[in-house]
Amino acid sequence: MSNVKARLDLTTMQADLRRRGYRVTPQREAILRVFEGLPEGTHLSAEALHERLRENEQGIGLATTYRTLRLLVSMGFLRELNLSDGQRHYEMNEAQGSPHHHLICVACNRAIEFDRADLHELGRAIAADNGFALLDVQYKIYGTCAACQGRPHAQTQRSGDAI
Amino acid sequence: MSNVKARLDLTTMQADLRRRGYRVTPQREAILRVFEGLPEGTHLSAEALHERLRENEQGIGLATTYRTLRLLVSMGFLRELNLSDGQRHYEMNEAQGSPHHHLICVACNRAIEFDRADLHELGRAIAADNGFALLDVQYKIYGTCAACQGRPHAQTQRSGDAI
DNA sequence: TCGTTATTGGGAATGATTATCAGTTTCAGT
DNA sequence: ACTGAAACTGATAATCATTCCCAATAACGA
Repeated sequence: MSNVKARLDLTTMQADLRRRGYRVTPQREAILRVFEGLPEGTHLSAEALHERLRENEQGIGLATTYRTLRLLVSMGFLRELNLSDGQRHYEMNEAQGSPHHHLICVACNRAIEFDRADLHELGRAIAADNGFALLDVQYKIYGTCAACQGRPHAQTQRSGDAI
Repeated sequence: MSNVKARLDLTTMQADLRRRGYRVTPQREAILRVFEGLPEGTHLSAEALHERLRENEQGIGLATTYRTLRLLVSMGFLRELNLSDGQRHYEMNEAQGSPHHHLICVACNRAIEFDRADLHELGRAIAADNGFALLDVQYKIYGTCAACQGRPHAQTQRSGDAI
């Protein structure tokens, strides 16, 4: 079942790679496989992905990890998230379905996910109007969560000076 | 006219700073003044802001520039944008009005701005439902623009290896 | 005015990401 | 299957934005 989908996405990626003149390599396959096996809503940083690859599969160079992430994002297989912690995170791009969106607390950096199919529809329409080939739609709401509003002097917890 | 508004925002900031236990310093005032003087839709990186301050006003330390940007964002005076070029950009946060949103080409990094008041309303509602104090709402559509779709092997121009 | 405490600024340090480049692998054409 | 051209990988060095450190300075309540 979930095996079928995984198999399919891998096949799609291989075809897409070749169509664009890129090559199919075991590293690229391994990375896509890791993301396919991730529970819904889980996202990995490049560093975290590199860790997993070291454990579950034969290791892969860090440079290759970064390069492949960039490539898969540009091809629309992955989406890149900036959850305001100074690091890029990646997850499968359910471009066909309806990607989820985020409500982010800038004080504690916690992110709440939610679904809104209409937001994706709107993005598709606007992209089309402007002649863009759609890759991803992201809707983010930034604020301070209830817990953090209490604390006086609450500020971004990106570490930073204790202002 | 525009002077009145500027004057007002500065006053608001001063009051907000004091209310939260922060101090009003010439550096913080200078930085807010720069953003107030910016044409609609213009955004600055920390480095660019630092440059301007060196020209128009008495210089300000780079560390202070970064610290102040973070502070003003956490207070809701500025909004922080990640336009996928690996750098944070800042602009006035028209939280009261309706902030604009972005359609971004991941190949050439160009960003097209557009307004959608309803997106801001939605954000306000979702934030309220979750007990969040709203700071900003950002809606981003990622894709490849018409011009870049032509180029074969088009890829992110974040510089990066020429894949 | 004074003392407490936040803030500043310069430079070092950090951390994520990218460049370099020699060696390896893919794949189209044979 | 064999081969060569071109893409890819990986280890390491390099870069770049951003943050830390800390001594000197400035804000502001009493």
